[in-house]
Amino acid sequence: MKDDKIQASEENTVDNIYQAIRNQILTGTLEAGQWLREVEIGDSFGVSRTPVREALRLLASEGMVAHERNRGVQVQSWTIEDLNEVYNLRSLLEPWGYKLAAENGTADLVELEELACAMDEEALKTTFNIQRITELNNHFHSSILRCSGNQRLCQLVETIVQVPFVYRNFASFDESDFKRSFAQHHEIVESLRARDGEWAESAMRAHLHGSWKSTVRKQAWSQPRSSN
Amino acid sequence: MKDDKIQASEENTVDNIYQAIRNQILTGTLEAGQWLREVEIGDSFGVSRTPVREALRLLASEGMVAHERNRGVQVQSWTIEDLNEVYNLRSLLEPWGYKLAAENGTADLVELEELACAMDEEALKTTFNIQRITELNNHFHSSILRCSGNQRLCQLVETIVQVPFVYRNFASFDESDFKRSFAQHHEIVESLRARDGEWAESAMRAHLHGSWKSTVRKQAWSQPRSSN
DNA sequence: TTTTTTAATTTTGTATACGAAAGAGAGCGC
DNA sequence: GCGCTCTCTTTCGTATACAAAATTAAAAAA
Repeated sequence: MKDDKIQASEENTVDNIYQAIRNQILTGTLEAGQWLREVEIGDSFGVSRTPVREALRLLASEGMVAHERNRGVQVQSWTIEDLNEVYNLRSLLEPWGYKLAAENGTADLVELEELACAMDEEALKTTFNIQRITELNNHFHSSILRCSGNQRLCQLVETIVQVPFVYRNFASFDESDFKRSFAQHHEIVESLRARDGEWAESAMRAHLHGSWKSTVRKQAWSQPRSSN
Repeated sequence: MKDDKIQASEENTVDNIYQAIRNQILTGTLEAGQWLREVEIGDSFGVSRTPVREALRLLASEGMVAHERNRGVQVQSWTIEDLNEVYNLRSLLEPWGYKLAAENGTADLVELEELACAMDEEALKTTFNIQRITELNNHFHSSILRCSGNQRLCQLVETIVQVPFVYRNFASFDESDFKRSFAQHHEIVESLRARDGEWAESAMRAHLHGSWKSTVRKQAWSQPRSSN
């Protein structure tokens, strides 16, 4: 109903810092275990420690960074157990949301089809832009989830669940993974068009499952990431 | 595994303020729409605005208060749609957690049985202590959820989902609601003892459903709570 | 009286200041 | 050489200071 988008970039220092650090963590610019110094970050944004502290506290509250009193915050490192927890939550929440979205029938099927096709095309290019694919993919999935009508579900998936995925996820994809993944997008659109909740739910669950399998298979989650 | 409880009261000003305000909102001491002034809160805790601001930002991030730039924060008001969203999420997440807990079989059945019986006894007293019942109930349910083995699930339910329930919930209960609710506790313990995931899941879903029904039936959610 | 403009007050947003805790390293004793 | 203590440095936690935005109240104009 409300199209107040993300209330971002509206001259809000804390949110800007929060988003910037969050993206840096998600894209891997900031590595797990790395200490985040308040003055250092403040200098890099041209601000004092005050707004930086508030941004860091937000990141700590959603588990992106770990906070130790009088010692500071460091980028959270994720064990395979952490990722498994998130995957399990995700495969509970998102398919359910897709089921609701299908039953509501409020999805913009034209837009979704376009996004799915855009990803197909992007994958055909010789040097495909993983950044762009990620954006298209995020847009595709968040669009559908919004149609569930449950705003809290959307926020939940955004903050807690989306965290360690998506960005790094595609890194572990090979060509067949992309093919399967993008084909599933079309199947999801079909299920939404048919307003078939069960279908949408299971299609999304399969989609997540495939992504998860290729992640655990390909990525080396053996290193314990000591960081002191 | 870790018994680091809640890391609370360990000389942490921000967390103390955060918890205090949160409880005041949940118990109704702070009413929806009420403005929370930084200096005022700071004075009441004997601290400056700095830690108060950080606590308020945390509350804003989990939706307990609404933050408007240069205007301050006010206690979030909940519409019936909000509560419905939360109920739907809750009846997805918690029963699933109970299913996992049952399958894991790690629950402390003696403790849970004691808690369930303590609630029975409390209900028999002439002047029964709703505060104590709430505590017992919270303890009962969070104990089980911890046995799901998914820490993120626990945190999620604590912050997002538990919010508008529990405290005010019992206010809408009549004697038959309490009877049914407390009987269901025993059924849940039985399902855990049997390590029957399906049973635990459906028992919990029924438990939530009953609680939700009595809430929407008894409570007057008609007033729009204008607050400007 | 009603509306508009303007000044005063309140409250936030951010910067700076200062004390306290934690960590690093030198110096000392064993 | 090894371990201990003490000091120095770094970094955080909180208080205070000041500027900007928003609200309120009052005064002036219609």
